[in-house]
Amino acid sequence: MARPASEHPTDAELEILKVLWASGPSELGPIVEALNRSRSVATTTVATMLKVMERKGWVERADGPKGYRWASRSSREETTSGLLRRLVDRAFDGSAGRLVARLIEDRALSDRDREEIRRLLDAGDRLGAKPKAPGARGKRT
Amino acid sequence: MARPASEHPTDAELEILKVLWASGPSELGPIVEALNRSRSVATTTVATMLKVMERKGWVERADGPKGYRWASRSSREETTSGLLRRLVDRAFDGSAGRLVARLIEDRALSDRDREEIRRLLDAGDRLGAKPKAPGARGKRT
DNA sequence: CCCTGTTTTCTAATTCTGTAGAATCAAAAG
DNA sequence: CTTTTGATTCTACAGAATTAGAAAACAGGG
Repeated sequence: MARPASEHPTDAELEILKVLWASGPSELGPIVEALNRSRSVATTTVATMLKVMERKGWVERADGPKGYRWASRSSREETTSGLLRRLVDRAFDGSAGRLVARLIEDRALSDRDREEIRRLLDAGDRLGAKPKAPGARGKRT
Repeated sequence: MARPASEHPTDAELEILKVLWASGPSELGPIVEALNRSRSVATTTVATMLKVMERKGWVERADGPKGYRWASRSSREETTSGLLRRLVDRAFDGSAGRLVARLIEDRALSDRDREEIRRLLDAGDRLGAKPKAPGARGKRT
């Protein structure tokens, strides 16, 4: 009758992961310090969150000089891909193309972004395609 | 000391909004029926959620033949744009370009998607530029 | 060894989310 | 008018998310 824990990091968790991605495995102090550069949060709060995140499997800990040395268990790329896939499924009927179309229509992309995207698309073409979304009919070879 | 209500619809709320976008203003029965095509949910649950969503401003109600006629207060486009913008800020440092790069690298785009994106980019080019990263909040055409 | 500062663990308060039963209300059907 | 049927309101609750104080644990410096 209640919501099962999400498969994806929450906002506060993501903030911590970002610190770990940027700084690599770190101890509590530096993590708190980094977080406090953008907002104010108590040390115990961060410690509690790290424990929760450990239970969920987002981070792992190893013995460090003082206490533990905390590290993210997945890369920024893996994590953001997961968040992205989730949004595609939740809000764009599983179609990443629709998502990009929305970004374009929203004028969310800079000139440089657009150039870069064309370049990446061209590079990708040379690698052979990817599968279709739902309802894909034919993939004639 | 606790999580402040999000500015964006939650998963369950989004499911309801999707029904409203697909069917237009509807009464409780049809909404529940549509939802039950994918999962099982009690009528009272949906009614409660609609009330919560009304409080949050996602939906509005007008008198209908039986009870109320519920309607989304924002379009699918507005809502998904908001969710997208949020993800860009949270996970991609505000760079939509980075987000698209991730999709491409993940091979999340089909051939048709890629074609369409090129077309949209070209069409956009003909319309003059786009704003830069964070800060300018456009008010779409 | 004892003090000091950091880290970890324990406990707890709060709010939100998702779910639904019970009771009530209103309209339609008899 | 009475019964039936669906909608709405009220109430409740368990678990997630966010925050942090208190206290225990411990490493280092005298």
